[in-house]
Amino acid sequence: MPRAGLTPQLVTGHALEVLDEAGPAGLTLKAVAERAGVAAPSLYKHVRSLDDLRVLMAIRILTEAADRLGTSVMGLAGDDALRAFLAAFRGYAAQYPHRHSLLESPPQGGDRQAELDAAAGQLVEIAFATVRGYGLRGDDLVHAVRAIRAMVAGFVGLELGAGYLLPTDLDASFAFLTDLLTAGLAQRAAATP
Amino acid sequence: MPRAGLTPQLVTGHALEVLDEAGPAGLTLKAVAERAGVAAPSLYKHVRSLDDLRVLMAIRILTEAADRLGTSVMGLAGDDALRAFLAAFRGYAAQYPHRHSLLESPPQGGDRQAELDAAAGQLVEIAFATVRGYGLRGDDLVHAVRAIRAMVAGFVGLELGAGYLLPTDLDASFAFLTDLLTAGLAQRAAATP
DNA sequence: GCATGTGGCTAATCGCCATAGCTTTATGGC
DNA sequence: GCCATAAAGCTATGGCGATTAGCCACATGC
Repeated sequence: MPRAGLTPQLVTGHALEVLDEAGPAGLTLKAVAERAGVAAPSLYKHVRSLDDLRVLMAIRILTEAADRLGTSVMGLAGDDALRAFLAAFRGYAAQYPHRHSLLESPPQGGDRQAELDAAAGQLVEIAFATVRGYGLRGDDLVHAVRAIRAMVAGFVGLELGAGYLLPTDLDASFAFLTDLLTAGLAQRAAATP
Repeated sequence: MPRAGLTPQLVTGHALEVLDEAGPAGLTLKAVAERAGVAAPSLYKHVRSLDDLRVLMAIRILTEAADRLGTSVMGLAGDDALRAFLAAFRGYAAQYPHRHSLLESPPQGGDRQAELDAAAGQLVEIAFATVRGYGLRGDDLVHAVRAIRAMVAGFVGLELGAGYLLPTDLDASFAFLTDLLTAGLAQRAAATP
């Protein structure tokens, strides 16, 4: 019986594939083990529990999303950067719809809370960078980042969760939301002494 | 052995109490049955499955929230109405933090999809009513409602899910978001021919 | 008083997480 | 090359929760 040569990273990768294909409800240790070519209990040599695996997955997703958003806003400033940020976030969620569920209901990180927070922090840092150009100061900067995250996470959550039932075009609604945000931040910045 | 006299409505009520106290992970048929003073399998006489129960709960939550938001915006117009709507939504979520999880990940309604959509529709109708006063036309009205829902759902989701880690005051961020929304809609309406 | 339908119960199955303890592989020192 | 050891995998097992099957008692209409 040859060895499979698993590592926590590889297990996390297989788990992400299972999540992408079978959704949150289909994310089971048995399914992950099967994909890894191993019996279910063997996974415990690499991962502490199913919840722990979820944390590893969330860290990976956050890091991957941060990389992607980072490159997509790179070289842009002001409204262009913010638009790119929002579009890239929505694009990532559209490509991997099930991953969003893992970000919405954050598994308690336990031992890995610091790592999890750091990964989330990467993403938040990018949001800060895109907003910095507006000239907001102090707490307004934080408020703006929170507003951006709320809007985009909320829109994506409702879009993926079939919360938007009317036939009106979703892209147009997203554009409306984007305009609302860019215009609002610009105006707020203009009113800042 | 006397009868417990359960109905689907009563079971749903007990289930909501369990959810409020134990969270989504603690929502188990056994826990609901215990609270109802009955053995677990007896619940199947009133509810088709755990998922079905979740649908009933979601319908109840949506209806209850719609009632609450409806009365809180009643008699108000324009910015006042919108502010009241947003605050009431956040207030409901703060009072029953775990219920939000049921709205974020909508259980597929199955048989009761129509009922579920109708309950969601009540809430959306109230959002429409609060926005109508801004003088937006056609699709912009839908976009505005979607923007409102995205913002408030996103903010509440991040707030409850510990997505906002910085020490900056959350009430102030919510006020910032509210201002952004009211100002944005007013401006958009002013630009409408 | 009795027939009937319905609410509730116990027993049993199934799937999944998790633990225990054994076996085998790979690797490092000699 | 040979053995000791730690790590990786396996099978067996326990336990819990959802769900189904089949039985029995209560309550209502006659």
